[in-house]
Amino acid sequence: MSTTQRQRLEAREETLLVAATAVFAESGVDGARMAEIARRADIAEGTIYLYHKNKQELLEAVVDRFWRELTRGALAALSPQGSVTQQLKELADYHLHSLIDDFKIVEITSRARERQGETGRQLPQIREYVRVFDAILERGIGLQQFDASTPVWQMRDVFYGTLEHSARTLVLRNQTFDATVIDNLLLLFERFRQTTPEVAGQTKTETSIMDALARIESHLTKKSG
Amino acid sequence: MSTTQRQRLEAREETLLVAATAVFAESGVDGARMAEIARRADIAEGTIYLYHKNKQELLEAVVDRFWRELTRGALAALSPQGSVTQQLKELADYHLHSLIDDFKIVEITSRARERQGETGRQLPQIREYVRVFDAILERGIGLQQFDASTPVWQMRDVFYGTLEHSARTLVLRNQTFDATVIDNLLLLFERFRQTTPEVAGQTKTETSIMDALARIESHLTKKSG
Amino acid sequence: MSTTQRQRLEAREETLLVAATAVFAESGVDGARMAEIARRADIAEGTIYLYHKNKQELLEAVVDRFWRELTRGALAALSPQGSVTQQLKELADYHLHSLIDDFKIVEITSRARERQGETGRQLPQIREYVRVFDAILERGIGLQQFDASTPVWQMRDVFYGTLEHSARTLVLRNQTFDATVIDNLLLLFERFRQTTPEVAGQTKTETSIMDALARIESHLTKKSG
Amino acid sequence: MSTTQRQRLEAREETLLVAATAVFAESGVDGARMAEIARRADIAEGTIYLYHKNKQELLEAVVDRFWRELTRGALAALSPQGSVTQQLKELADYHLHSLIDDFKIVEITSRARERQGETGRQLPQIREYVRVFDAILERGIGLQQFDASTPVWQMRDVFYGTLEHSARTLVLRNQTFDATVIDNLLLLFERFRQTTPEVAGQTKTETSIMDALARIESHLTKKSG
DNA sequence: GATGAATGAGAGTTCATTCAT
DNA sequence: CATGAATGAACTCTCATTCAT
Repeated sequence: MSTTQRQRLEAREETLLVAATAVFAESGVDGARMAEIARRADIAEGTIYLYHKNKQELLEAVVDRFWRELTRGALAALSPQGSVTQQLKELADYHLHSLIDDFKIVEITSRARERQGETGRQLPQIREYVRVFDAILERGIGLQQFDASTPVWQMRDVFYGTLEHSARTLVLRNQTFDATVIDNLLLLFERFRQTTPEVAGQTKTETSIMDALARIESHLTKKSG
Repeated sequence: MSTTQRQRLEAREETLLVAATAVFAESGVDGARMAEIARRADIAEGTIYLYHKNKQELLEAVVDRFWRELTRGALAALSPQGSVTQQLKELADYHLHSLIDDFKIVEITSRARERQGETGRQLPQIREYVRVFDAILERGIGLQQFDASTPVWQMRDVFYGTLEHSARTLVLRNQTFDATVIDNLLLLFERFRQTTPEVAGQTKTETSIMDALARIESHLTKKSG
Repeated sequence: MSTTQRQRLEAREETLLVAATAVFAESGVDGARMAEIARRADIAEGTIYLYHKNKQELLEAVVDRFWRELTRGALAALSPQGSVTQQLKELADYHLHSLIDDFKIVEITSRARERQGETGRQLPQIREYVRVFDAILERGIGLQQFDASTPVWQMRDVFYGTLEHSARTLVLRNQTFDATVIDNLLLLFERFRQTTPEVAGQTKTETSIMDALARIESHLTKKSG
Repeated sequence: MSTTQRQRLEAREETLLVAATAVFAESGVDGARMAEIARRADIAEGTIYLYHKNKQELLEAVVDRFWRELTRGALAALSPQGSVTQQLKELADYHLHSLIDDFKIVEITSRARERQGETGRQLPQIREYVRVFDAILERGIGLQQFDASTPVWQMRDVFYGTLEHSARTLVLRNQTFDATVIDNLLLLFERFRQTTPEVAGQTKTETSIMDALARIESHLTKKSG
């Protein structure tokens, strides 16, 4: 019984956050109406305040949930046994897709920090998400595939910055996912690789970039092994 | 007489836009109060409406002016006789500095597009600004320093995306301009370079990374020669 | 419980309409302040908007209610068994009294039509009210007491036009109900009568002009008989 | 020179009143914008205040001018030598036409009385206009064509009331002048006539209903003779 | 006299939040 | 726990009027 009760509450909380996410995404923070959120969640306006103190904290909960889900999704998208390069590509794919789908929430994220006294650090949930990239990269550095001299945060800026800007451009033009953005980005990341030479005489009709990278990795593996 | 009158009006318009820019930057679009803008511009509330139809159009004027000034500033920041690499660095420096100073206005820019019927293209003023980068790069391609196979827009996404994301990170951490971001970005852009060396006789006033790049170039020159 | 709740809402709505009617009557449409209406209805300003979308629709509700009540009152004022002449007099009495009491609302009525797309027909509530007169007159025509050759709408114009103009004159002079206006109007309406006498057996409670008319009628009866 | 100056001022004043009349008629008192009036009169906003203290007094001047012009027009419309009946018809024609053309100004007239301390008498200009009707009627009474027992003001109420109500109905239905309204009204006025015939030798240019009335008169003449 | 830029009080309306039921 | 009617502070925008030029 009490389990049922608790489950019902949690389901409601979830429904509320989903509704709020949609409304915030459609109308922006200030454009979002508590009444509209309540209507979509099929609850009374006053009920929202039983779950969240006010609009600001509802926004924070929405943003928090968004990035948690994003992290969960990113981890699920990675091949556990995949190479560093493959995982980077998977993450890039996932990230670009997510940005295109939920661009408004990403933009709104900064509004969730607006608390008195907060001297302005990033939200912990975002830090968590960003760590997915860092983990992959650090694995690459550990495997001596990436040069340890370039700070991780700079690579991060290139990785996320490029994807975010590409997504903004695509969304603005009402376009969808564009694989060449990913290919281009990954080719660029080769720049950060160690000076270990690339294999010579590779086929020039490379499809996706993955094949080429995979071959390079297998080559490196043999070499280092 | 009429000159004095016209000048006074233009000065007022300028004062108004400066005040509005500041308030929008501090409080965001919805947080900005027309009363506060009027107070800062030292005019009556109603006077704003003599210059701009409503809040939305005031915002559009602010954003328009911001990007126009940004373009003007960018062009002024470039050494007319500088090499492609040097101009890229100058633009990157200028852009990162500007973003750090006026991050809020950049974020707010998207709000200026919210007009009925606009199916979502970028603001023309931004396009103008972006063309500064394109012009430099196309000059590079024309000089066969940059590979023409990579679409310009993809390079653009890396350039602006990385700088924007870096700026956001820096601003969030209450940090200021960080030259290593620029260095890193330019090193990356070497990836797009052809092996053909840049033409000789370029200005020698390049610093830090510029020196490194110059050395690389000279090295390549010897090699190819 | 829910009955109590619903009743309270309806009572509030009624209180609001009464207050709005008074303020509109005193100050005119544009002179009426929503704040004043709220104050009189003893509710918050915002509460008005729970019941009516905006000032215009509040005005429409006020006007609608006014004419509905007027029609209800007119029907109640008529003797069900009364002769055509008597009912005409009763209606004229009622109408003149009502006009004197609520002249401002009648004047304001035209403002309630101001809707986009409405190419300008009369409000349906007024049509309903006017039908009270038409019904009496058509009964008279059916009984062959009134000449069918004169269009009903022309008689209506004389009836309502005279009463309205008289009311305006009286109100302007700060005077009250004047029975001679009615007597005069009814004498005039004899002009539209056929020489055929009204059916016998009508109520004998007719006063003043009614007596005169009755005598005329009886006289005509003898003549025609 | 000073004559030219004075004439220019008077022409301006006239232009201003014409513009103001149009705007008041189109938009109502509160809907009329001083800026729009100035624009139509092709003068600056501030200039209005050189001629009229404020909006209210401008309205009063507009209404005053309207009724003066109406009286002037009415007198011009009457055949100096016409019979009482003919003049009544001419006045009715003129009045109905004027009402249809300038209904809004008539409605607005009441707003010109709104002065503090005015206990509510009619505007003197309207009284003047109404006297045109009274003069005709009193001439009829003097000629013993109309019964002196019915107060003039009651006949006035029927005359103006019917025409005003008819005009309102016509205007509301986007219809134009309807001669049957006049015919009907004049037939009705026969009710007020004495059996004493009108004096002979009147102009024979009467048409439609006039012919009918003339025939009735001649008939009565024979009878009484 | 004529101008029109500037004023600023005041209006209608919105909506996050509360609390009696 | 849930409701949703009620609140009222706060907003943007209007426009009659003024006054320096």
